Amino acid sequence: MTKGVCSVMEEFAENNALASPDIVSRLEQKMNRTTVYRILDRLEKSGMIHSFSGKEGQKWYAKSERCNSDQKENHAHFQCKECGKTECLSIEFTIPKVEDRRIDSANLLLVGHCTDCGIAHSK
Amino acid sequence: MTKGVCSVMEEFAENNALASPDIVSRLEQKMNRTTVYRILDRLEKSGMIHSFSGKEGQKWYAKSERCNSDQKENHAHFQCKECGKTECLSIEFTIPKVEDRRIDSANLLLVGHCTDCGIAHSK
DNA sequence: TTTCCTAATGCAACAGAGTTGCATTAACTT
DNA sequence: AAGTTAATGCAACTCTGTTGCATTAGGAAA
Repeated sequence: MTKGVCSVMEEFAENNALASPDIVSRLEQKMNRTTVYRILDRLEKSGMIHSFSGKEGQKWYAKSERCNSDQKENHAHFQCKECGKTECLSIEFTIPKVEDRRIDSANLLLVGHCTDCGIAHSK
Repeated sequence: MTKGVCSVMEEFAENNALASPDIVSRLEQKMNRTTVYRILDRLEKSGMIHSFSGKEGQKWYAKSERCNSDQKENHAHFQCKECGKTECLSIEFTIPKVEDRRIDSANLLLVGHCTDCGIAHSK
């Protein structure tokens, strides 16, 4: 593991997911934007982290529990409308069968309010 | 309905979803990029169309079946890996309950191969 | 019809996210 | 130490979308 890779992985210490621009800005004192993107690509290919789309289409990354990339897309992700906190959920779901199409993977994003932002605030 | 709105709606004649840049480029002879984006916003707010994120996080739009916006987020979307064809599926799913969080909406994107691109091609 | 007001459009400039090409540096092999 | 490959930095660029401001088009009211 190179120094760069370690720096990036450290950012994933807490179990929240991180949006690419976040990671870039957290590390910008330490390393170049381009490098961060390249390391994220490599980490994703190797299965250390996985990515998914947030509610505005931004790319989010989270640490993979298992290095096995088979299951990486079968858990849901959650994003809080208020604070933006985004995380992997432990709920796994079955990829539905669809007539006339072969489904290879599925992304499920749940959007709502986290505990901190309060259930009552929801509209 | 203004002329602009009509032009945009015509693009949705076939039932496929369309990515914003697609719509922009299809209409660029006729109207300005900014205008297209603004019309898409208005149409979405009014419930004529709805949007969702594609597999690369791009914003896709599709005509709403019903003008009722309540149900708009409860059907799944499909995107073909090969040809990029993207569409609304008729399968509706139940938004899962998650402990400690209030879920307001859910996006489910299924990624795979459509009939034209062949089930056999999948890896 | 003419006047007035608001909504819609066009245009240019900007912003954010990510990519590419190329030069430089670091790390690893032999 | 020399050579090779991988990793990094930097600048420029692309793509997607937004903002501010000026202009135009469409109604409503007189």
